Amino acid sequence: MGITIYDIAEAAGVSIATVSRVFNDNPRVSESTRAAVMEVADQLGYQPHASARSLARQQTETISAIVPMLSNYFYAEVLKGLQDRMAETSFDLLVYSAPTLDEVEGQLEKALHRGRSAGVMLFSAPVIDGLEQRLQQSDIPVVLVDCYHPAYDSISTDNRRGGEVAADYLLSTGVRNPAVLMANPHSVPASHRLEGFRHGLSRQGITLEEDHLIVSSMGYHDGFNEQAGYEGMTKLLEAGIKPDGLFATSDVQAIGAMEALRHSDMNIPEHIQIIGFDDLPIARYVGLTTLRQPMSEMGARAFELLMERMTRPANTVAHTVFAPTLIPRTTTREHVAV
Amino acid sequence: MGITIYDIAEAAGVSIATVSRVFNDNPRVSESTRAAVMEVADQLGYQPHASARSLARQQTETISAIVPMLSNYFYAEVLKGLQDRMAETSFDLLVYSAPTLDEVEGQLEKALHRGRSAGVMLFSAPVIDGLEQRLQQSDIPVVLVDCYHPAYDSISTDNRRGGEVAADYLLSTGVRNPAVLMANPHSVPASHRLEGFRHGLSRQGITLEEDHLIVSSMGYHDGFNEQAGYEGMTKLLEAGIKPDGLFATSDVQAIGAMEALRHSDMNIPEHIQIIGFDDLPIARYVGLTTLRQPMSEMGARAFELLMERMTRPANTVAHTVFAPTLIPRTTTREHVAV
DNA sequence: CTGAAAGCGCTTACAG
DNA sequence: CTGAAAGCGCTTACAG
Repeated sequence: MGITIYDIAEAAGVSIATVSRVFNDNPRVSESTRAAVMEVADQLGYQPHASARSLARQQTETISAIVPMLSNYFYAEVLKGLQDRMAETSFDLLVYSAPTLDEVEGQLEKALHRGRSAGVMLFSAPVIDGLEQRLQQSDIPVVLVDCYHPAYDSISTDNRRGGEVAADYLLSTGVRNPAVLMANPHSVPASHRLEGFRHGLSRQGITLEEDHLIVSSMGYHDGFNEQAGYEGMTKLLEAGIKPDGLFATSDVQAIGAMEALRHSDMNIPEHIQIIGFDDLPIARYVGLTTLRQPMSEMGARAFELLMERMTRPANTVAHTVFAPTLIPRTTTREHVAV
Repeated sequence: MGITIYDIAEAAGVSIATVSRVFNDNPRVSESTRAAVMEVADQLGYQPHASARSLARQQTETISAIVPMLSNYFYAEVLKGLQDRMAETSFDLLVYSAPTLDEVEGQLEKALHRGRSAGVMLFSAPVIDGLEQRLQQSDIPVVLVDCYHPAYDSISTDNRRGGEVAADYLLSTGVRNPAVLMANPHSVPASHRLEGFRHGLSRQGITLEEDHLIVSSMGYHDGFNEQAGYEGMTKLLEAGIKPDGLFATSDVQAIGAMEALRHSDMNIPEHIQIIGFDDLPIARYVGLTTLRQPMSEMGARAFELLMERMTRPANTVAHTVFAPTLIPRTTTREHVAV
């Protein structure tokens, strides 16, 4: 079926070694034979067989990304940055998704499968013992995105800091009785955001009331969606709770909450001010104040880290942490001078 | 480094052929030797080498998807459906992105690379001559998603029909002077939506004014974003044009337009009614009336079509067309009884 | 049920 | 600069 190196060799009157050299840009080939080989190859439409090549070379040119789910726009944005950066290389991207924590191990297993990928990017997954062991025994390079473990390169946003900034900002615009919509209890980023928020509050002597915290108690990556935000806000409203500020652990949750508020007698930002997290493109168009994560930049950097690790496995482990930046828009009021 | 079939064979005291048979669920292996082999394999943590296996078998278990860009949420949703369906199989997904038409050929080339994928899904790309030839000469199965060509299986939404329904609905709610925000002139789906809309209008004796059509004249898949919608609507407003209805060729464009209107003296839906296309999850939370495409279902079906084509290459080419369904929300008024 | 051997399509020392 | 040959790690007729 496919035409092979043997066909080219025969047609060009050289050995297969020479054909191989031509296709590997080996300098030890004369210009004339190189040209001859290329001519024949072009004519016959030859392409080296991907598997044969990686088998012989003992290495692949594909990397794997394991994300909770593609339909979460945060990942879509990060992957976009990753792909843009990858497009300049000859690497291919395998994408696995693991919507629940239980599935992470299985997907990781696929990605780590011997001979499958040259490197793996694991997104937003707490590196628990089982995973850690698995990663350790396969010695393929790994970079963690949106999560952290001391033993692996990682790239993330300073979620605690983001929470603090959210608290500081809300407080500065007059909020005194805030509520929080937290994605889900198993999400490390969400937990850190909450933690930072609480800390920011406490520094100014404010505490988050017990019943003002709504946690979407779903799987490991659920809760990061509009519906969770909508339901969370509705729950608050139905309990007769009327906070004057709201911190949502993601933009989509904030947007869901905004819709719930539309059906209430509370106006944004007069009665309640809202701040999200991520700064998805959509945030700008709904006027949502938020903490920006440099999503596509994170994807691009993740790829670079992985490449670096692939070429220099002995490098010291490095953790890249981006500072989230506050993007004030119309769901919060103007900063109130003290 | 990696442990191979030879190691297992030796440790289990059998030949490599037997080990291979065990891992391929070949029934011609006695239960006892199967157990013995598995025991050793588990102990040593053996995994068949991916490339070696596909080379020997002359087939891969990976499929490729070529999408314009991951950060377009329509694709994120379709890919989610695809992945969910794929998760039940042993196939892996390679994702390529081609933001401009020029890049499609290159990415297709990668996906079609000999030995790389068992099947390819091409998204939203007009299958022009160059592509068609390329597809033809590689005989790997292809399914087209969100686009059409008589020679290949395809799955899409009836975009013309969607445009018609949009027109009918807007007209029925009282619109008489509509405008359209079209993504970009090279997009086949966008063109069809516009065409259908015009047709729907004309059936009731209404025509789309020349200057009421704003086309985002960017690359092949630009224009499907909030910014284009925002700019388009702004352009309309600045030209002093005040339509009483707006059809945007995607939800995100509609959302951008809504933001532009917020800065104007026109209210939604009192002064201007809006209808989008796609029904992204977010649409519900901004109250956007839209035409729903069954996105994840499209992804799932695309995978099934591809599998079918892979197993029965001689099957007749089939085109699956979903009917878009109208989802009325608050950016349009109640249907006016005739 | 099991093994020896050829083959999948490359790459890469080793000679020359 | 070029070729013969071994090797990458499997699968799969072919014998037995």
